[in-house]
Amino acid sequence: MTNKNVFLEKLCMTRSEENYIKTIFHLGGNSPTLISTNAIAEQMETKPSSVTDMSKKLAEKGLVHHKRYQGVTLTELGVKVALSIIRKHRLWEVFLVEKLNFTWDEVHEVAEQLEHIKSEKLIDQIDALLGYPKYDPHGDPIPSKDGKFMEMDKQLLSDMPNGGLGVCVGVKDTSPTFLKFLDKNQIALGKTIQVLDIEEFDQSLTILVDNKKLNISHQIAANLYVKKQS
Amino acid sequence: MTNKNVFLEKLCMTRSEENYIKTIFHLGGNSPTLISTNAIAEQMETKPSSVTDMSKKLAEKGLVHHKRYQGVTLTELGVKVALSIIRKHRLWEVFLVEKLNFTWDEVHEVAEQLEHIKSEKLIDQIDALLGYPKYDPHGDPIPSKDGKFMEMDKQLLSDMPNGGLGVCVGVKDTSPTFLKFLDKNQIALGKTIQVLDIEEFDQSLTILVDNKKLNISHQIAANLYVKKQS
DNA sequence: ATTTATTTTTAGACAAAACTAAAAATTGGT
DNA sequence: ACCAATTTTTAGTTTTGTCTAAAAATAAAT
Repeated sequence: MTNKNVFLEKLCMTRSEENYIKTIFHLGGNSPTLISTNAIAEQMETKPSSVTDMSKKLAEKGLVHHKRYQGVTLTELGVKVALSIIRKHRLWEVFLVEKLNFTWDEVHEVAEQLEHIKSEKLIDQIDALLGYPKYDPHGDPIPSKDGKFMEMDKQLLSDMPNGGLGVCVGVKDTSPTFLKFLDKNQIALGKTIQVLDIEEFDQSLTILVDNKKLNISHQIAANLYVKKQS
Repeated sequence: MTNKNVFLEKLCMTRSEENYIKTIFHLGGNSPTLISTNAIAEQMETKPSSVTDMSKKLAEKGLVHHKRYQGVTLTELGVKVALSIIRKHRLWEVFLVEKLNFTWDEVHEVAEQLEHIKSEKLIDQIDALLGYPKYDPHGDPIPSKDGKFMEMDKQLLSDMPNGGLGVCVGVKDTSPTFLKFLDKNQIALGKTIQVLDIEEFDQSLTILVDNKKLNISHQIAANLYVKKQS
């Protein structure tokens, strides 16, 4: 029950190391498929040579498997580290939205900083304060302390049938421009959305939110996740 | 009313620079008296040569006045920066105690990390969530956004007269050993303390806390701040 | 006032994390 | 199987923040 995760503290990860691990995970480093040096460099907006340097360092620490000229995958330990960072990131995002009135588009930048704070008690207490949430404001699952998490049974609004009813649970695109558009149109987490009409010509939708009719393009609908209600 | 403090973001302070500024402030760098290189080095557990290097860097940034072979004082800008860091540190301490069940001796280490998070909205919202507190859990005043703060009208328990009644508002010594002693004896912020007896021989005190009698040494009493009630 | 002790600064080196430019390995096309 | 294009790595620099050891300035003491 104590679940101390002492190993994480002993690792003494630097901020930079943590960011690499996180990026590798997001690029699919969990599976046995090797992640290319170039892909990591592009994602992190850095140079491939820097990635090689860091890959060696992380391999020495036992966080990644590194095959020269091939790429990297995360070790079991690397996955644990990645999940613990993602857990922190997503819990902080919930905290910012639920307790501090942050909007969708404001949370990411601050959570990127907060995810590196080293205190097990801190994040556990934040978890408790929030009532042990399972999903973050973008609908992504929050890993538990022992690294388990469940994908939500969600679907894209663009995949809903005409007349379908759903609750907004997240977004696919997390860019500020998209998130600001949603805020401006009163589309937020937990809002009920009904599809009133689907235009045959361009797949644009007429939806009902807060008892107001709204027209949105297919591109918008293809980036909004809903949980089917009916 | 907006009070943007844009200058703080433009400064692009590193963690290390912020820690130097904070230390200089705590050593009295606010007043015109020069703070010696050695004093800063000792406080930060680093070498004097490192302090010299950083002093030059901070002087170039306009944060300190640096007189060779004499020491440093903070500029007006340096004081502003120091107060903004201290404001963040103390607000986070209140947050940890009030909202996350941290004890006195646990808050410092985590607040040392959180004070470096860069987001004006974050700290302003934390401030609001806490109801704009004026003092931190150690009884130290929290600077307002524009850098003003008020010392509390507090006194050491050892300076109270026999029979005096006070409310615990802070501590002088903030070492974990002392703070753990207080926790163990149910002495906490907001507790009412009455002096029942002062031993002439060694100035040890008999006090009343939670309707329980307790004997404490003069050294303990000389590190506990109370606000006089009667 | 001159020597001694202390404090502070310089100079040179190192580690982390990044970069550039050149070399090496891999991949793909024919 | 070979050549060209791409990807990855190596080698050598840079910046930030630190260190050690030596030199310079200040302070103290007789």
